[in-house]
Amino acid sequence: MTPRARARPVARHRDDGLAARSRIQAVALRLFRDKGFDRTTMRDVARRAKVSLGLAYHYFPSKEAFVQAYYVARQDEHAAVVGRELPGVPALADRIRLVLESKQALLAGDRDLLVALTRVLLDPTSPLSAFAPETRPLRDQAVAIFRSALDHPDVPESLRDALATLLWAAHMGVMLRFVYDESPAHRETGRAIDAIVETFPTLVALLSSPMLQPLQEGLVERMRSLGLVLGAD
Amino acid sequence: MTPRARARPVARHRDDGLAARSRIQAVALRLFRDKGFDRTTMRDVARRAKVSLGLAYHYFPSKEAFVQAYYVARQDEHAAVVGRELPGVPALADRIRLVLESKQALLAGDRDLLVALTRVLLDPTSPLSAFAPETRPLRDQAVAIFRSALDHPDVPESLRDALATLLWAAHMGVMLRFVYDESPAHRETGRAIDAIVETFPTLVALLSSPMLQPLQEGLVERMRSLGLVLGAD
DNA sequence: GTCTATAACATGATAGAC
DNA sequence: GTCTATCATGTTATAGAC
Repeated sequence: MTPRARARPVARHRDDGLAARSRIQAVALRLFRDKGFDRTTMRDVARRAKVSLGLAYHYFPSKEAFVQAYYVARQDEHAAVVGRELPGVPALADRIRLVLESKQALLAGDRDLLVALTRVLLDPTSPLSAFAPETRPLRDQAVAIFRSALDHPDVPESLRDALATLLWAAHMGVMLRFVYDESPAHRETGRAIDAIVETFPTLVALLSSPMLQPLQEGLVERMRSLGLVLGAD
Repeated sequence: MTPRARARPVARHRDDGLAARSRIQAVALRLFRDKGFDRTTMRDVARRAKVSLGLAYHYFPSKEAFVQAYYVARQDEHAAVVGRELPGVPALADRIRLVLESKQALLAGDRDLLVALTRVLLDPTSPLSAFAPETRPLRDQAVAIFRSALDHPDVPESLRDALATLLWAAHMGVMLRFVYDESPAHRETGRAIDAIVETFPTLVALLSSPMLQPLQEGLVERMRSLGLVLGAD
């Protein structure tokens, strides 16, 4: 009997919903990092977050939902960083480097998690796949981030969309390389970024040169089909 | 519990090992085609092949092992077809088309299976991944097949290795496109092949042109890194 | 709407007997 | 080589407390 009349509904659950939800998420991410995605069970997560298995599933309807949440958060961070730092960078190559390296920096600490992410992103049967119609908005946001690096006088406007898609595709290649990169300090991934940073301005110059004008249309068209291929629309 | 289980003396071996093994494999492939990879369970396979679950696992230690077996068989077929037909094709573009389209023709009937294959091929944690050290011989064989299409006077010998790797990478892109291709008669996949067939000779011409000689070394170097990226060695 | 507790299910995978 | 348990885990379901 509560002596105080009508005291609030007592005993209450340990936390309100948001706290539980974010605790579950934090525990999951930590366990994925510590033990790897596969070796972490939903039962582990629930136990360590001190919630029931049912509640964990209530907030994250599948193990992959954790990965998806992580992915979205990182891309938002990437957009913020790029939006903040890009205006201070004049040279095209540096802009491309910034956009690639900042993304890499955001992910570098979570390689194990990225492995799980890759699996989801490349699974054609998953609605969370990088090429699935359901993830189109995310893909568009990503391409827009890369396009902002190409907002530069050296890049003809007519080429920007096509090149942005190409740059996004190159960045997917970097992520793939990273996932396999066993070299110290991710040296090989850094090399892949270097290669892109060096190649892109050359490509832009080639495409802009009057000498190659006859080829330009064809190449742009081919990059457009690359966009269609990867955009899977 | 099956009532006749205790009936004793081990029912003798119904067949010799090979017959059971190939029966299991055949049943698995048929079920994958009929119901899709995910909806086919090992228990289905075992039941339809009239063997125990344990025996199915004895021969195919995981579901993915079926996919691996399929992949190896198809690549051998591809090597055979290309080896047989390529000598009669003089034009470079036609050679490239042959090698791409023959591969596609081999896979076209098994798109559902290819989806499962893609998942294995792109899973960084799988030793069966397309980029894993364990599958290096397979990858080398694949690159060699594509290299044979580039055995042609138009292609400078110094470029052939790099371009073979690039062509192989492009072919991986075609497979990825195919997996997502919902268009009638796989039209979009055909277009991707067309784009590659048109682009490659142009690229070769560009790389060979004396005007671009200063760029050539850099581009070859970048293609080499692409090879390293994808070869993951 | 937040949370617990517990059971149950389907299925991929393994162990060990014969 | 072959089988019969048995396990581990993702996932669903139920019944209820506050």
